[in-house]
Amino acid sequence: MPVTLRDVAERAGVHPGTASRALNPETRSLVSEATVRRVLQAAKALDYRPNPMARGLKTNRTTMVGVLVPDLSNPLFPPIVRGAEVELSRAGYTTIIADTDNDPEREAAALNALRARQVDGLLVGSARREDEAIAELFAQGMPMVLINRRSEDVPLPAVTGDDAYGVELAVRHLRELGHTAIAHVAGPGDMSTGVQRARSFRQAVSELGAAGSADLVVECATYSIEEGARATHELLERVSVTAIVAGNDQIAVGAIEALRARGLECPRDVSVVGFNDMPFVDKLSPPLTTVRVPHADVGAEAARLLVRWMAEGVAATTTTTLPVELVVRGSTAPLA
Amino acid sequence: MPVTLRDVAERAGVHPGTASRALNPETRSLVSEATVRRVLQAAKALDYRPNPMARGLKTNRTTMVGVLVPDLSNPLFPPIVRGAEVELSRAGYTTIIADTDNDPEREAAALNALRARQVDGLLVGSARREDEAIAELFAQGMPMVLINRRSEDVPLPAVTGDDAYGVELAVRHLRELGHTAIAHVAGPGDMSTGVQRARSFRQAVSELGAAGSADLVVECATYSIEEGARATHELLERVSVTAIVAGNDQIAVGAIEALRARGLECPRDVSVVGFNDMPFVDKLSPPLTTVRVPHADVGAEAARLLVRWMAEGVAATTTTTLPVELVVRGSTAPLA
DNA sequence: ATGAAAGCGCTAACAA
DNA sequence: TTGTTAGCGCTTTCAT
Repeated sequence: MPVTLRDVAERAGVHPGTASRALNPETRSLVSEATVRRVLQAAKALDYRPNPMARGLKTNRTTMVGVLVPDLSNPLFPPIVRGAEVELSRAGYTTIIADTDNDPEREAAALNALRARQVDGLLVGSARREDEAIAELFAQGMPMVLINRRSEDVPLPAVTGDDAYGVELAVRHLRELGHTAIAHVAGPGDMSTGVQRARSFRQAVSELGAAGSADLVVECATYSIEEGARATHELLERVSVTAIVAGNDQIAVGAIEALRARGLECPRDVSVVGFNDMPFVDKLSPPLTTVRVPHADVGAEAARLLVRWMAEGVAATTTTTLPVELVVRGSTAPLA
Repeated sequence: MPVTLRDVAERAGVHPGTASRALNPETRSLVSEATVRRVLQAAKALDYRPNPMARGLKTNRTTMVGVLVPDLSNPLFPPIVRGAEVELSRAGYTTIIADTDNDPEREAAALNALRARQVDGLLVGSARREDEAIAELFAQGMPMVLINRRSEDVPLPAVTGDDAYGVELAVRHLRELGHTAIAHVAGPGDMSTGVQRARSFRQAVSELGAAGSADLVVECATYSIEEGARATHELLERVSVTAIVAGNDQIAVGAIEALRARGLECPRDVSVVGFNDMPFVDKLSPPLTTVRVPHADVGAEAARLLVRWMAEGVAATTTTTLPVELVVRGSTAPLA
């Protein structure tokens, strides 16, 4: 039998209502100091743990938040989740992670499950660019923050790395190495990061004076090694380049494989820059030059915004962008 | 205002109690077919979602299970978690993941949080070999299954890959390549996998007729690249070998780095076998020969055992071992 | 400053 | 087969 509030109250010689007030920091001031002490002591003596379900039933809050990720196995997400979780648990929230497997149906199911669980808020890393289900929940007033994604039309608050600046860093780096024929093997067009980075690429390339024709951008259907390789082959059928900015690290790895398959070597013949700085990309050969995104910070910041919203009713509205940096390794070299 | 059972009952023209019985598959047989239909229809029309807290408060069950992992960023765990989650959600349970960060204190905190949340069961991937907190919860009757770990003294049910057979496969493979001077850079002695694999290594080596002196085993303090490198250096100060069986893939990567730092090349001078077949180890140079563990299956099987325990009261007792296979890649070669 | 009492939404014994 | 009732553990008005 677990210890209930009644037990604590009894031991402290007070009414359960009083014990409740004494235990809750918010209402503690309503109780005399001496009583608070007695109640707290009784609670500790009995190792009392409030029953969150009973509390939730009464207050209509669960202190649980759902975190939607498209694929936990993508090394991108564990740090984000971790960063968020630390911040959330600090604020007294429990994190429920749902892996949507990049599948809209599974996402819908997960969303339903979280809704049924009455989560107080949502951290969403799985949203495609247009996501009805998410938009609807948002419209219904569910506190939520997008992570590593942004929304186009709906004004969903979001926290992401600075994609535009990251791409600019990459292009600038390649320009400084003497490259002018720079291509972009872009991420999927239905994800905000894919679109954003492609857009930034075009802009950077035109500003920095490299050849930036439309021919030099190919799009991957997914963020995967296979798609990176396929798209790179497609690119190289058409044009020849000396440098590639990849939509992310997986695509970069695929690009390097495709190059190799065509008898080209990285970085001797073609330089490649990735995005994200995933674990292990420094162990590849060549070690990958890439843009490092502070993923844990992204998760943490998103969590903070969400907590502010849930606890203080301050709805986040803007997109927060965190600084990124270029990590130069072995996959980029001066133009021969 | 959310739709409650009362609303459904009202619309169906029945008493809430009846509606409850009609909605619950377990008790549905107590209700006339016509009534069931009406209630179900009303529920659908109103988009009724039962309030899990109210239900839980009554039934003392939450249909939530906690999953303790030592480090979500370790690519080992996402597949396990995923496999478990699929199986758990199929059985109607919600998964709460807690990352303990390899820190006993954090583990204790996480365990407390999960206990406070009244989870119905626990999947534990974080247990060190001796874990008081876990053992105590187990003794109190909390349904739990260890994943990827086993317990020594306490008879905790566990699901793991077949470490012994995996190590044997590795050693056999190296023997067939002609190696006799085979070392083991072992995982930590306070983790069951570290101990188990080391034990199996000694046995395999003696059975298969390789030089298996105690000198040929070094231990890492953690499963990390750095420790793998450090321990390998320590090993090579003492002896020279032509093959290394690593405690896991990270250690293998560290070993290869250490070899390189000493002017030795893998696999030309020393062959290296990893363990786990983490993502990306096939992209390293050389691509890593390693033992593939069916992580998703480990998670799924553990979840099934746990569900049986929670739902049917059938406590799992034994350790379940899942088959592993050797994946031969480029880091092993015939003895020159 | 504390006690009394009601009720959050649901289930389960009991009655009919 | 269905309705009635009580109550899970907690918070929160309303009294006192």
